[in-house]
Amino acid sequence: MVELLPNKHQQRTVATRRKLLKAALRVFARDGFEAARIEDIASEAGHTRGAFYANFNSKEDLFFALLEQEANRRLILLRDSLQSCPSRTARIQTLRDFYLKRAGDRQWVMLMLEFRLYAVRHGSMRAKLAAAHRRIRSSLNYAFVGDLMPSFAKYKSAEGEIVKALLEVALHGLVLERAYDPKRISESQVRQILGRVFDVFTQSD
Amino acid sequence: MVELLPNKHQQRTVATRRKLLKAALRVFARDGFEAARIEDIASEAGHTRGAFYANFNSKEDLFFALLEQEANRRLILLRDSLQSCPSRTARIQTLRDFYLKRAGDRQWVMLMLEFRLYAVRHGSMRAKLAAAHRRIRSSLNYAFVGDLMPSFAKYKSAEGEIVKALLEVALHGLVLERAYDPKRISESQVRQILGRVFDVFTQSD
Amino acid sequence: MVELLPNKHQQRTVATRRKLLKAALRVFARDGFEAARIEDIASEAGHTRGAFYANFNSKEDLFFALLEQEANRRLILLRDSLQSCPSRTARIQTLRDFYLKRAGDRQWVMLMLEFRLYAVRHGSMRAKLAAAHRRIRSSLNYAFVGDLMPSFAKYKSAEGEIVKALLEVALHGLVLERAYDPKRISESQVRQILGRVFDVFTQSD
Amino acid sequence: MVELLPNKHQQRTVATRRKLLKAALRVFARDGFEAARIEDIASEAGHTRGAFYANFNSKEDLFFALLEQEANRRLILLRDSLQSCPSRTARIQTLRDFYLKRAGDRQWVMLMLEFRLYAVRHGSMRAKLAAAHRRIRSSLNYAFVGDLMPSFAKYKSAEGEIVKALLEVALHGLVLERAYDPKRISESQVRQILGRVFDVFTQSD
DNA sequence: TATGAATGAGTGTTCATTCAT
DNA sequence: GATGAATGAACACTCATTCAT
Repeated sequence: MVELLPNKHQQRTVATRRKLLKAALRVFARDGFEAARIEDIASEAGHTRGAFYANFNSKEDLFFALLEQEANRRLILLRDSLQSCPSRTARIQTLRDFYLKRAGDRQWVMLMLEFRLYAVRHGSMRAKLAAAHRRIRSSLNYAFVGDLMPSFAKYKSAEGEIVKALLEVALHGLVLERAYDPKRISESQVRQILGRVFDVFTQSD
Repeated sequence: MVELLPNKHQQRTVATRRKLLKAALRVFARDGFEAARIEDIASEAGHTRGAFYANFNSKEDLFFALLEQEANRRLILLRDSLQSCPSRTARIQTLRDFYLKRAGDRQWVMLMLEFRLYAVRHGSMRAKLAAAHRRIRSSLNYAFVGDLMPSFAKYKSAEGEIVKALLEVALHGLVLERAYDPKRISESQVRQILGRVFDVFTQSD
Repeated sequence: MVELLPNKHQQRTVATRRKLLKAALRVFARDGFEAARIEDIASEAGHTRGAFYANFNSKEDLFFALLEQEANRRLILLRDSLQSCPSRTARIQTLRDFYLKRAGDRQWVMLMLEFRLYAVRHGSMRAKLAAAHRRIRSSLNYAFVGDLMPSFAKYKSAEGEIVKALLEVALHGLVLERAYDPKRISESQVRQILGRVFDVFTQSD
Repeated sequence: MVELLPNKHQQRTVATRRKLLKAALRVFARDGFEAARIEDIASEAGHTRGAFYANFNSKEDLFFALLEQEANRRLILLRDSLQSCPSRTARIQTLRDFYLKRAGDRQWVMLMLEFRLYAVRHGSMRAKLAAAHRRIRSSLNYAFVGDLMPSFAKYKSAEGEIVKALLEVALHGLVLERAYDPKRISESQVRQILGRVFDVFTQSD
């Protein structure tokens, strides 16, 4: 689907915004929210600080915009994959593949970690934060939602939550562990053990 | 083994150092390495910045000293527990209990996360970092070491590593998840699921 | 004398310029020269920054254009009033009324203060400033000029100057004082005391 | 009266603070609050920005501290002068002299103007501002207070206020006018006309 | 002429670190 | 050893101005 951007100004705006978001993903994942410098993000995007402030209100604003964009992007990919599945079994398989594939998505995983840390450290009070929370969280939940995947329903709701949390954090943690010491464990090992975790905690026994 | 501190000066020094380390644990866990301010640590310890610089060379120095101290403390606790175990079964049980108990140790978990993030972000190049790495890593490994726990030996060494990593990151991730949203999952749920993970991935089948 | 604006373009330009000047009066009076933002002026005029730069070269340029326009506007009003006066007494009365009426003209008073402060702080060196100085100053002097008001001539020229200055600054200062603390003195009190000052320092005794 | 400062640290602190306040008086009077740069103030005091922030919380904080210090200084001078006056006439004469002497105190007058402008532009809402207001205002009022100068009492309270305001603003305005154009009026002319204003508006006719 | 994205210099403020006491 | 004043580099953010459209 092609978006029609009537004039050059808007085209430029959208392009700049995209470049900034792309650069921000790299820089936030690499340096963390605190240590990330606006200047680095802007210059990695081929712009100056001013361009940044023409598109975002603050570092925090960019951070949340990035989180939402990336969460949505992944959500849409998953939804599309699930929608073309003919059977429940196929959907479970799709979900499993999607899950394991994320083990290679280091930047996104680091971003999710940063988001958690940021949220923990800045309280849940701020309205802005709260709103971003809800949107991102609901997207994330969606990715493992029981409505789509009835097989999850066998768990009591509370247990379903913790299984989703376990899958999530095992993924995040192992990706971080690999970033920390790539020689300790290989990516295929990570996928293998995550596959086992997935199977153990989602099968209908 | 009791160290003898011959004079008051040395005793005071040691006391100050302890207070600083204790305060640092709180502050680093609460704010993260980047955002933690020397001034906050010093004043939570009831001292001024000067006392800090009399005892440590830099923020990083304190960070590593803290990591080592806390890692050692936990290691010794575990070793002592294991040494009084009469049987292999008892040792496994002790290990399991020790593991689950850490789910309540939020400060230490946050510190471990900070350490990983710090290490990932500052490369493994610096000599200082490298040394600290090695010491802390070896302590941590020790905590689940196959020598002490022969049952782990059934896994090929590589598999043992990743199981240890999985247990570690599941613990860390779920503790972070609870910090992030305490209403989502309870501490007892965390212990329960970690127990299942422990059992599934350490049983001899 | 009506200016003929042959085409729509020019009419639009003039209208934009007027809107910008009107907005500038509000914003400069409210925020002061330093703190006034081009963006605020433009948007209060219903335009963007671009419209501003199509009509003025710089913030300073707008400031001086505004000063000249407003000074001229008031000067013309006074001249017209004076020209229809049948007698010297009537002219003095007209002058007095005009003077007192300015006590309600807070925006203009604030602008005059800003102008003085700007001039004091930016030296008299710049050519631009100097020219604006001269034009505005001569307009202002005109407002109390001895040529029109022979009764002022009784003062030696030097004394006339300082009486004019006193009247001016008493007006400005009291208007500022009311802006600063409206409850301290009422507008009618301001007019009353200014009337007394006017009478005391212009009567021919 | 010599203050005893027990240790060198405190002596240094006090000295630095004094130097900063002295420099701030120059810089704020010269450039105005908005345009005054912390760096300029610090370097005119022979220090760096850091020294500034060790002594004051913000530019605003320094501004108010300066205002209070200078207001107090002048108040004390006046009070001491008045206390040694044998008669009412002498007190009036002292007050008049004090008033006229301020015509030479350009820095203080510019500071008072800045304060008024600042207050007008930043509302009277902020607690900080409000507190400073009250303290400074009460000092200033004191300088012309009817209790000390019973001759003022003949005016109804409201009239007393406006007379005080007139005297104040005439002084401020003429000093600004001289700063604006020193050739227009001399300092002695300023004193002369202020003397006349004082006499006219305080005599018991 | 007017738009608005982008520039880039400028500035208040923070904070790890140093050093005289 | 401990204090705390001072340093100075770093950085987020602002805003007058430019320029392609």
